[in-house]
Amino acid sequence: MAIRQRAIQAADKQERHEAILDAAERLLLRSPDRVASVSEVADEAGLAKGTVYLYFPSKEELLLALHERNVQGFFRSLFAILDAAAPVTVEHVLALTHRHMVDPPLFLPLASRCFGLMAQSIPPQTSLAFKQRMAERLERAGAGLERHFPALGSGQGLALLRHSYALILGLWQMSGATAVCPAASGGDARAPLAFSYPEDLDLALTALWRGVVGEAVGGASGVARTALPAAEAR
Amino acid sequence: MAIRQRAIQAADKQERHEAILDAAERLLLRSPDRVASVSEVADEAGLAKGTVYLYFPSKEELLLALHERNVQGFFRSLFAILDAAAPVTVEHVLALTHRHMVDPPLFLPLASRCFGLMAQSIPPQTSLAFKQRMAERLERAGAGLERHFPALGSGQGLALLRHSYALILGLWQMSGATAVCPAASGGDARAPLAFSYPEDLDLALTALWRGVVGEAVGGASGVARTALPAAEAR
Amino acid sequence: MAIRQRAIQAADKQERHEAILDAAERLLLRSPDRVASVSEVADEAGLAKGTVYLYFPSKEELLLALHERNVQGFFRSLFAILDAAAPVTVEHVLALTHRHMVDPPLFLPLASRCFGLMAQSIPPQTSLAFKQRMAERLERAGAGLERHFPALGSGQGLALLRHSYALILGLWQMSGATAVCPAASGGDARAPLAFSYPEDLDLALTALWRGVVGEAVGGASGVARTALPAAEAR
Amino acid sequence: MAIRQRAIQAADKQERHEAILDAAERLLLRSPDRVASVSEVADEAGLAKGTVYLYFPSKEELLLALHERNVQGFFRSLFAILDAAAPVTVEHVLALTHRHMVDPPLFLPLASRCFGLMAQSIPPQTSLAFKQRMAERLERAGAGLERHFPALGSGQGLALLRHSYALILGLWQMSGATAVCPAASGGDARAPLAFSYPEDLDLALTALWRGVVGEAVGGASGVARTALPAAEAR
DNA sequence: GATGAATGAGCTTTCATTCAT
DNA sequence: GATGAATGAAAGCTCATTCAT
Repeated sequence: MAIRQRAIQAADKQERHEAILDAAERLLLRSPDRVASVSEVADEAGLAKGTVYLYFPSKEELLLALHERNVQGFFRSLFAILDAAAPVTVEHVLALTHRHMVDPPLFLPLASRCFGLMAQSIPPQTSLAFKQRMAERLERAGAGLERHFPALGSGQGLALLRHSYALILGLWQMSGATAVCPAASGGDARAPLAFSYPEDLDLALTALWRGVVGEAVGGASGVARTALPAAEAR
Repeated sequence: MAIRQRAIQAADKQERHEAILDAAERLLLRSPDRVASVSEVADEAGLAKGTVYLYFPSKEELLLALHERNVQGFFRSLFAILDAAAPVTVEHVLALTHRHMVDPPLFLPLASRCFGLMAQSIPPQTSLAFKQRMAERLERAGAGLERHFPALGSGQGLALLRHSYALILGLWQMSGATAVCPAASGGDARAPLAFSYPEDLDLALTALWRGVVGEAVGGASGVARTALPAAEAR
Repeated sequence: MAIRQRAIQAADKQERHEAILDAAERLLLRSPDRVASVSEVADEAGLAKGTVYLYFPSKEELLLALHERNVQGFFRSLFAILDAAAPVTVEHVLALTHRHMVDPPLFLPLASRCFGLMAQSIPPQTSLAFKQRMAERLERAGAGLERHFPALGSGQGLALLRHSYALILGLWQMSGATAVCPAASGGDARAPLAFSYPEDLDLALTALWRGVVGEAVGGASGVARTALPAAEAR
Repeated sequence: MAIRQRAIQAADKQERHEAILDAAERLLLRSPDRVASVSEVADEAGLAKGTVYLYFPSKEELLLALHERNVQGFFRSLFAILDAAAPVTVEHVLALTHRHMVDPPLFLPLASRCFGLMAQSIPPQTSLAFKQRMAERLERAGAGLERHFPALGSGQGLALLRHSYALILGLWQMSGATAVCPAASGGDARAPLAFSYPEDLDLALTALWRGVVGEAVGGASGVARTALPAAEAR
């Protein structure tokens, strides 16, 4: 279709790789509750179906790659502030969380799906490699956290990150599952269980961190709005 | 095929309803990562495919019903101790959590799938009804919690339950996603990120509750082993 | 459900027979383009599904019986005027055609379906019997026609009826197939081929009869509105 | 399965399109009273099921396409004689009718089914397009008829075609419905109402045309055997 | 490298009919 | 006679993936 140049240079390949991820991302954004078919992704990228398979071994791994790109964005920002000299507060971390995970409409649905994928369609080889890269990031971040929060004992930084992420993910799923059904007609269709995900998440994370880090953790309201230290220029 | 009696009385019908859920449960237990087809469920229950559709409008709703049965089991136990006079401790709640959610191999995978279902295949009508029943249970349990833990303000019991469940669910997904790949050959296939879900969950929940309820919450280790009050005879 | 009395007397049975046909007719009228399921017919008749099968050996034969009831209505009227002394004109016959076949919304769709049925789902035994009854009616009517229209030679009355019916049926199918698609949006959705079935049918029948009976046949317009002879009081 | 060449050129695609229609035709011919499943059609064409769906959006539209191919064959021949200079007689038209519609065993059953399809399973879009193509053919043929038969007024050519087709179709259905049941055992299974479709059709069409075109129309017997003008070489 | 034609496994749901009660 | 619970055959369509060109 689009007779782009062949990607011969490694840089060109990388570019096409990204272009496919971009296309998938656009599609996912456009209709969040269905997974686009490979055909659609190819079309959206202006490529043929077969070409997508030159860059990704399977549809699932494409999704996983997209997710990892999102994750990487978060960690890049996190490392930026953790590696800098300026002190890091809980508020800073929460702000990053919101910016990279909560606010973008794609991160959490995709993360959610990927956890399902791992157990099913991803070959163990690939799965393991992905996990190892995640492990490295988490350990590095956990260590950074422990540097900035002396209250954290060895290994507690990692655990705190893990628990925080679990909360972010689990609460998002519950919020999705308990959100108002738009189609539900009738007058009393007041959503049962309705709660606002972003606000409630702050409450939960704050409680969790307070339990671990101690009283230093501030009140929930406005947490996400805290300005970040200069290091996190992005 | 199976020439069982016809279920004519309402009680018989209820029984058959349960039998189908039992069959689905057995199948799910047997191969946790695939969803059995309706055909298989029917076979397993000794019924014809069409008969299953006499009792459940769709495969998805069968799954949801199975999940709700599990949930109900948990709440029944929870209400038993909350409604009794004896004081309830965090340990009691954690013990229930383990008994109903963590230890049975079906609860969490099914819960996870059901959150996905809600957004997709379940008709809004049904979805809403399910959520309403859940909301009632949660509110009742939240109120009970507030009675037993005076530190909890109004509405905090509900929020604590919500956050706990998010943690249970989210952490389970991460653990699943990070579990050792059994098929991964090679000697050093030591799982990266490996952590033991049940123990880590206790750590996380304890931290969360400590942050909300206060210091009363005990140390993590051994939490799940605490004996329950007599009310929870079951 | 409706615990009507058991139908023990033959008259009761006949009545229930009719009641089922009535129910089917109502359903067909209500949604002309789908065939109601046996279950629906039973419900509509206030009976259980199994009961319908006490009165009709199969769904198809139920449909056929309904059709035959319609046909019988037409022939009863036709015989009434043919057997009477008063002279019969083409207009009279056309008027009957409209009253019994064209105007009632059920006759033609049902007839159409029944012709399909005969070749498929109706046991030959039944099919033959139905055809024999039809043959008798047609022969009797054909003979009557020949009495009233001396221009018709022996056997031509029967043929004329046959051809007329073919025209009625075939033209109706074409009209259905060429009717305006209501859902077709856009401005120029002017139906291609559109023609008004009742008017066009009159034109066609008139041409046919003129070809056989001779010039006596009048103009098409207003044909169907001709008053009938007294014999057809009904 | 069948490792035929891939159809890359448009011409190859067209050919494969035809091949699928051929397969469907063969199947229909082989067992006239059932509709072959898509699976069977694919097998018969030496293709995979999915491949059929590459060429036809649905089973119903495949059937419709097959019908239209038949129809086109008839009109091609009709146009050939109408557009030629040589005078056209009714006999010529009847001969074409027999050759394309009556004699081939597929045309009429398929036509019959397609009229049913239009109202049901074909999307309005497609349905409308089909009707428009039919309308164009009919109008062109009607105009041609009026050129050759001066007795026909404006629009009467079209109407005559319509009525003729209705007769062809309707009479065929009746004949099918009244044909001898081969399976009907017993000695006196002489079909009631039996009449020979081809002969009776000629009678009917002749009568109809005589009614419209006038006395020029010849006797029925032997009509179909008339030699065609040279233009209709085909 | 790129294309897109071909593959074919996979699964839900409906509903006419039967027959135990 | 009446009921309605149980049966099970039947088939359409999608879409991830492959591979000939």
